Amino acid sequence: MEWVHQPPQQQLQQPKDHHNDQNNDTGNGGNGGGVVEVLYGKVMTDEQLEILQTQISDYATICEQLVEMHKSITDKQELAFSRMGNLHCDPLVASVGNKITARQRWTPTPVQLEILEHIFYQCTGSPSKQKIKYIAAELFQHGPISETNVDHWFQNRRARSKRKRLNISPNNAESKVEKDAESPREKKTKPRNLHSQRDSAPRAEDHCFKNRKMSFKTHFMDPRTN
Amino acid sequence: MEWVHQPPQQQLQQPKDHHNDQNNDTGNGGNGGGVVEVLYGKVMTDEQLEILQTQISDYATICEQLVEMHKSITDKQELAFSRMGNLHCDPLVASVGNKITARQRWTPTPVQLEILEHIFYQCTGSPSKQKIKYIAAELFQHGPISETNVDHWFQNRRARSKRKRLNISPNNAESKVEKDAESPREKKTKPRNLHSQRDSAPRAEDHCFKNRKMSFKTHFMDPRTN
DNA sequence: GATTTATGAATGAAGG
DNA sequence: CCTTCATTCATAAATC
Repeated sequence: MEWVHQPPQQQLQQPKDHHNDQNNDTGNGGNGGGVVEVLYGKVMTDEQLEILQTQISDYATICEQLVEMHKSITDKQELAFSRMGNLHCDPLVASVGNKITARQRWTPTPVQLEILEHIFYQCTGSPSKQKIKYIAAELFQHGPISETNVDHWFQNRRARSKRKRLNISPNNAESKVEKDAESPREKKTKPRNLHSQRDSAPRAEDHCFKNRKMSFKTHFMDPRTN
Repeated sequence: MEWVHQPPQQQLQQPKDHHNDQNNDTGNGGNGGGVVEVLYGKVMTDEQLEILQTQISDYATICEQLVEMHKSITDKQELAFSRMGNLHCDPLVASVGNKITARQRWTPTPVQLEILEHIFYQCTGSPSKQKIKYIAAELFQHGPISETNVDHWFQNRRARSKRKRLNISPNNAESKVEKDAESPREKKTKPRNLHSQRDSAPRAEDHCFKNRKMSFKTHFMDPRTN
């Protein structure tokens, strides 16, 4: 398989993952190894196959989007993204380099956030797909964003707003009104909360299941596992 | 594999150097000021665009080859997914002492997941009730699980896999055109196991793509560009 | 620059 | 199936 060396993209290394399908081999290259697994006779596992497939699809999509973006931008050169600090993220282009490190999470620009919040107040229900599409298109003028991002945003916003209502203010009816979105970037401070919902009580059995990262050396022998 | 867009002629030639930063968005200004001037102009040069396309084609070719290779090899040997060993974590007996903080959500163990994925790839349709029962029984050897879990898992897996695939095709012109008539729920999420990250090239507008982590966790293709 | 917090995204579970 | 919700995971941003 010499072609292995020729493909366009350079390797992307990523430290952590969700479901890593581990090849059946636990022994070989943990996180770093980029080894073609011919070891077992299989060129790649089914999972890998799907991943590859997904990646190609993604590539196609990205390409489309880039072209779109490129087109629209060149047409009217006024689309400036306000936020360019240290964010990097360039999928393909970046990956072409030799070293990759990237960001993976979308972060709304102040303007986008403001708009989103505004919409949120007005419409309590969840925006329809169509609406999401529209919103995304609107927001795209203020920075990179996808429909998925919008969808997730509303989902999270709704969920968290609700939870806050229920947990933090059991006595009060609720006030959906919350802090207005101002410039988050400049100075966004948050009043310290008493509790973090994130600290999970150490439950022994969780360890076993919790870890989705199926890194090769999974915690098969996690001592905690009572 | 329909996702392969077109059989590229060029045999895996690799484009070199997409560091488009050079004249385009050059080094992103660190954190302070975005010195990215190119952003205002073009997202990428025509040359870069072409390179990108070439890469996609290359990917498609590689994929085809891999699939072929994989197919021929696997036909010969069927490997039963049996490789797990010790791994255990006790079932969800969360009740330790008096306070019961039972876990509410089942989380597949790495082994279970692996098996499920295997089955998923082999049988495209939904497993029958009977089959689910059998699968659950099998998986139970590797950790707590119920038929419901299995059922849900397949349902979610199928749905998400499908959705992902569907989103890829629709041509999107989200720039300013908001004339979408129909709203196919668009949601491109989760390439299942990667949380990759990429960066390096400082581009501000890529957030939108962040979820298309195209890195292949196993760099079995390790394509390096230059 | 190590820790903590806020929040985008992934995913098990339900409802229809 | 499809959509939505609830919970959890992972990480950018904020703090210390």
